[in-house]
Amino acid sequence: MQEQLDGRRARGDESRRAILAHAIDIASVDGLDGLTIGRLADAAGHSKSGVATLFGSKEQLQLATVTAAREVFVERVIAPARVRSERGLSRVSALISSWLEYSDERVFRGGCFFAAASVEYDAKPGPVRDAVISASSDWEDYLSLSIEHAMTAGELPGLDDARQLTFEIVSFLEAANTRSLMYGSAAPYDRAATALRSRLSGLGADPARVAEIGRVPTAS
Amino acid sequence: MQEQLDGRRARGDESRRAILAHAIDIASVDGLDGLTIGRLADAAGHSKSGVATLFGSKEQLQLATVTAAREVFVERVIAPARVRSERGLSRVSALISSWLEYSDERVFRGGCFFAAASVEYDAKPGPVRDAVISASSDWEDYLSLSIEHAMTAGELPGLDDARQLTFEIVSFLEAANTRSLMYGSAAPYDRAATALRSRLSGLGADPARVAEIGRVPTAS
DNA sequence: TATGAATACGAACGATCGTACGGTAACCTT
DNA sequence: AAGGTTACCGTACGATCGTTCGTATTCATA
Repeated sequence: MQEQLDGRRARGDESRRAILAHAIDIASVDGLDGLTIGRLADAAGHSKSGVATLFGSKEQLQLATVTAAREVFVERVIAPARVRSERGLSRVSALISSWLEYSDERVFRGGCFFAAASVEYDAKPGPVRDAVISASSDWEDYLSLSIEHAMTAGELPGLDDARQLTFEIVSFLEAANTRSLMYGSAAPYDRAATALRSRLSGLGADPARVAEIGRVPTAS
Repeated sequence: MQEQLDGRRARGDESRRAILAHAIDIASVDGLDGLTIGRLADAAGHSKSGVATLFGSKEQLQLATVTAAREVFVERVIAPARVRSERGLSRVSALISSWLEYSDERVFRGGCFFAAASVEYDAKPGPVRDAVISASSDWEDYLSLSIEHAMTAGELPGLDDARQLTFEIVSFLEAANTRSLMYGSAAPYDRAATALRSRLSGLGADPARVAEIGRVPTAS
């Protein structure tokens, strides 16, 4: 916290950033609709009207929250996988492990933000729903593309449809996230890892890559 | 509607039943927390105070809604599978098909009630969460038991852990439900059926039983 | 140095929330 | 036939919702 140089413009952005960090946490537990300007203001140490004017409206706050969550997701899931693995099956494995770690570590109090938001808005039309779908689609597109790279490299000889495998992977990940929260247990992550190792083995994937799945990369 | 015999006691139960039918629909879209006594009263054609006195409190209304949804689930998923199939792999296949049909038919406007409620309450402690978890657990227990029957009958020679397969099945079912709602498409159900047929084939299941999965049993 | 824009606040708006109270009408039990 | 229970409504309560307004303060710009 090196303020005092103040900078009204810069401090506004900083306030938004800090408030949105709380917003993601609250929304991951109570949903984007359960997210309330008053409670958010209390949590962030601002006045209710201050938060309201910073974001304009509740819907704009929700949209900003989705965008902020998206950035955290990229930072905690996509970026690490890109850093520590190359294109192909290795990266697919890394993405899966990063996702499991991201959920298990409770980066957000209520688990994966998008797993919650997708289900909350899957039947509620509007701009918020569109934003949630857009973010989810981008993630799945990236995962599909990574799978396709593995396919063209001949690392998944038994697979002919990257989208099908993508569906199966995200099914396991999100189910593990929800069940871990429901039962307060990390066991569902093992279920997901087991299922995915078995599936990839059946597709003829390199056993070394398969064995990496679900293993925590660092001891932190 | 054969009223007129009235019966104050019986009519109260009938009112509760009718109101709960609306409650499940609303909750499947807006969540059990988004379910509001005022809106529910309007939807059911009652007064707000009438609904409030019939259920006592919002929490009791939520609990009654979970119970009502549970009954519909049994009626639409469990019961048909028990009628048209015998214990063992045949019933497992029937349960999967029934579930897919139940979701696809939009028995509730917002898709599977429990898929929505589980995610909504996975991080929110309280009696409602306990009821949702209890219902979900019972469904998974029943599915696990059915798988165990298939195992002891030698119909799944490649499987050694019924709970693992249960996790995988419900992962696909719920993911298909959410994605179908998100994209307004039935294609995710095909994804789930494809994944499950492939998985069961890999376990050495009878191809005839495997082929039944995802096939609509009647032309209705 | 004057002007516009933005942060942040307190206060208040109408609307809706869950809940409580009182009253009327109808059924059920005794 | 009387008394008790239940259904259902209208009304009202305090709390909270999202939003708006006025105002003080500070930065950026002309």
